[in-house]
Amino acid sequence: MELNIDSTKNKLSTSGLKVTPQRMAILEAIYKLENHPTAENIIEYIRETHPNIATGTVYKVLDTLVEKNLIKRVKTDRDIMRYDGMMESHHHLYCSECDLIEDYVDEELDLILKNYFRDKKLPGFYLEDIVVQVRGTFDKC
Amino acid sequence: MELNIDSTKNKLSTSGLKVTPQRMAILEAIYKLENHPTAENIIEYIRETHPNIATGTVYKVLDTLVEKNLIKRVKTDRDIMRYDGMMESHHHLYCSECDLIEDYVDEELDLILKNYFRDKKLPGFYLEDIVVQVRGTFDKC
DNA sequence: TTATTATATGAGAATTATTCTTAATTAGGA
DNA sequence: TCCTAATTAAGAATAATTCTCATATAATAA
Repeated sequence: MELNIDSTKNKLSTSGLKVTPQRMAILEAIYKLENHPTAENIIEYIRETHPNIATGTVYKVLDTLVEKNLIKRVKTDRDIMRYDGMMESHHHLYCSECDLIEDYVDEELDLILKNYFRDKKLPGFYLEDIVVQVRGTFDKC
Repeated sequence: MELNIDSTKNKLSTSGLKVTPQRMAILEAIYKLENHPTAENIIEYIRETHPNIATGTVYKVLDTLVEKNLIKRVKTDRDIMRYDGMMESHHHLYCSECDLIEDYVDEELDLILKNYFRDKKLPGFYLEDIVVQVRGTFDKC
């Protein structure tokens, strides 16, 4: 996770976005908050330092960041929307017991899937990305 | 997809659920409506034959059916909850262009994943199920 | 540095999806 | 058929998200 302020600024301006305190705060909140925060989590966290930020602003900024590929959306079967600051290709471990979603990076798996779908053509479908949802339970839960 | 009325009845009573017209209608709507209908889709469809069904009833019945493993929930990145009447293990093709979600059955892929995760232990995690989300665009879109 | 302008934000109302509450109804067993 | 627990209708309530628009601000050029 990227925690450097200048680099956060850079990400915004490189994406053609104006650098505003709200956007900085929201982006950094996503990097800091573990486990794929909800909009609500983000709002709560940010209000500590930016008490006046409007919820509408947070939702709008989140949309903008997703649009510019600075963050990703994650959704569970049951849950509300959550956000993920890791942009490298990765998968997720979902806990059936609690609401934990853990990032799961596995290059070997990526390679296997890539090879499999390179050979196996899906007729009428242009493949862009593959995300694996691994469901189960963490021992700690 | 199962379209037989007696078998629908059977599914309900086998799951220990009382057979009511509302449950029959909702379950059959899910079988009939292609492409993973939303609660709204289902309500709209059912109102043609059951004009008085309450939205709350539909949501409650859907929850009950999911709980009894008669249907599944499907999520998208952006979308509201959708429902899937296919209970066999399967994956999904998500279209980036439109809101299409297609079922994707691939036993070869299942086998590859099963073998991979049998050998590759995820420490501290008891694996239950693997679902692959394939994102891309359909030619027709 | 300042002025300009397109862009972003705050405030809160509005909307949408879903859940809850309660009284009335009904399915299925006795 | 009768009884009882389960189910439903109706609509109010809630929660998450979006919208509106007047105001404020960041980036750009002078």
